[in-house]
Amino acid sequence: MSPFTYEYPRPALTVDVVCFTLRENRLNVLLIQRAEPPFAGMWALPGGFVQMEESLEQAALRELEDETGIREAYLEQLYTYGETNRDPRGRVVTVAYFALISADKPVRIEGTREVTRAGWFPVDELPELAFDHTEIIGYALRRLRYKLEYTAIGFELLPGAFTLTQLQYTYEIVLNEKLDKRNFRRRVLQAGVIEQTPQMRGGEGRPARLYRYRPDAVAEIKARRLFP
Amino acid sequence: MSPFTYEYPRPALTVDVVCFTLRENRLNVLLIQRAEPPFAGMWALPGGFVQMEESLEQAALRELEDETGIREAYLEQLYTYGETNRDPRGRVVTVAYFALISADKPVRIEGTREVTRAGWFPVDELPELAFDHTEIIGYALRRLRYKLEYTAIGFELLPGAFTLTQLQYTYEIVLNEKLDKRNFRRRVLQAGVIEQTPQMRGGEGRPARLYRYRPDAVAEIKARRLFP
DNA sequence: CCAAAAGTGTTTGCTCTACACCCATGG
DNA sequence: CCATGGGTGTAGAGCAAACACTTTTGG
Repeated sequence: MSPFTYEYPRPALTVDVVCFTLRENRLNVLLIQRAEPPFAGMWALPGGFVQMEESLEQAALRELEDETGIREAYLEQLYTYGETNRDPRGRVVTVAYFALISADKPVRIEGTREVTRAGWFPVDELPELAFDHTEIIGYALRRLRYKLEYTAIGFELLPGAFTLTQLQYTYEIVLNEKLDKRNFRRRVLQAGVIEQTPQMRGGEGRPARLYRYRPDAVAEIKARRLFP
Repeated sequence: MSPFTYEYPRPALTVDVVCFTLRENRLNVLLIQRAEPPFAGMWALPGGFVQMEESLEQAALRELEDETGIREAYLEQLYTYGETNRDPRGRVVTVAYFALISADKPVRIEGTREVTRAGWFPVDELPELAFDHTEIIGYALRRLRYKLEYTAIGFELLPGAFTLTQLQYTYEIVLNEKLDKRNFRRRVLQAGVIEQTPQMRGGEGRPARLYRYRPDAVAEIKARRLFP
């Protein structure tokens, strides 16, 4: 008999989104405060149940939009958490995504029916979180740092046009490490993932050239091989 | 109201396992032939529904054991496929795993109630597959090759003790590329992921030193960074 | 003219790669 | 003693890392 007649119980399926952005020179994660049990009043990742007519990615984008109003974001599947005891209500499997949103996009943060409020938290000052969400964020952060080192993903945290100094700051903030200015510039330009725009950005000091990400660029750097 | 009262329909949840091994100097994938619709008679990845009382990894191991009798395998979560139309029966989300089993483990391959028969297929001679399983295998293969280049995962395809030449062959088969003997040996020994055993392996020609994987070894090689 | 940030090359050391011959055993 | 596979080192090229001063603008 087919298992599609609902004769067997199924795990519930949710998506959770680890949404990173830069705020005030720090890497931040979006959290919501739960209005209902379990863990009512605690902070948690935005997320919710996957509907029957939407793909996992659509579900993640929907949840993200519900919380922030943002429709455009870099989104990548992270990992699927399926321990049997991770939700006190019963068996819930969650597909975790991580999202990067650029610093210039205005983010609407407001409470909804199920959510008391939402807010940004620096990744090194997280509150206690519901479920296994601390673990999920930890993994998302490792993955972000790792990817940043060998792909061009860092641009996703910046506005469409940015200076090389801004870009370098972004890398320094996320990697939590100082980088050499000349080497950084040489490398990022040689990699061919960004291109000049005609604009310059004024302000104090000498005006800076604005660059943008080349959507056609190959984003991946070949890893150093263990074996020749 | 809680979604745990079955008032909302849920996607079904399955696991599928892409199981690699070496056979006759080729990289092979384990496939089963489906006995029941949909896709009756077609080849597919071993897999099945996640039970309520088992984790995802336990489900993958159970499916693998059902098909091969093997209980010990390197197992890693690959990706979760959740397009709404990927299964003609309805909404089925599958968590794909990839597994590596060592060449010396005897594998029992036999039909069961739901499976006409099972068999190994070289990765470059796959039959037409059910569902989106061709895509899943393609992704698993890319991931395997990629990981092989910067981690020590290749040992999982070999017996517990192996010669350096065997190890090099493994890499050459999976990567589909010839490697330099001296460089290979120097690198793999410098990496510190394997250690000598006291044993030698006889046969034709000069006896070869047997090595084993060091379980405490750090398996990952730092990727070449895009930015300094 | 001063402050502030942008922009620019070279040298040194290390790592990767290419490459060919001798060794130990079994038959 | 011969066939078979095991084992070893070095030289050259390319890449990565460290490092300090000049330029342009606004006030």
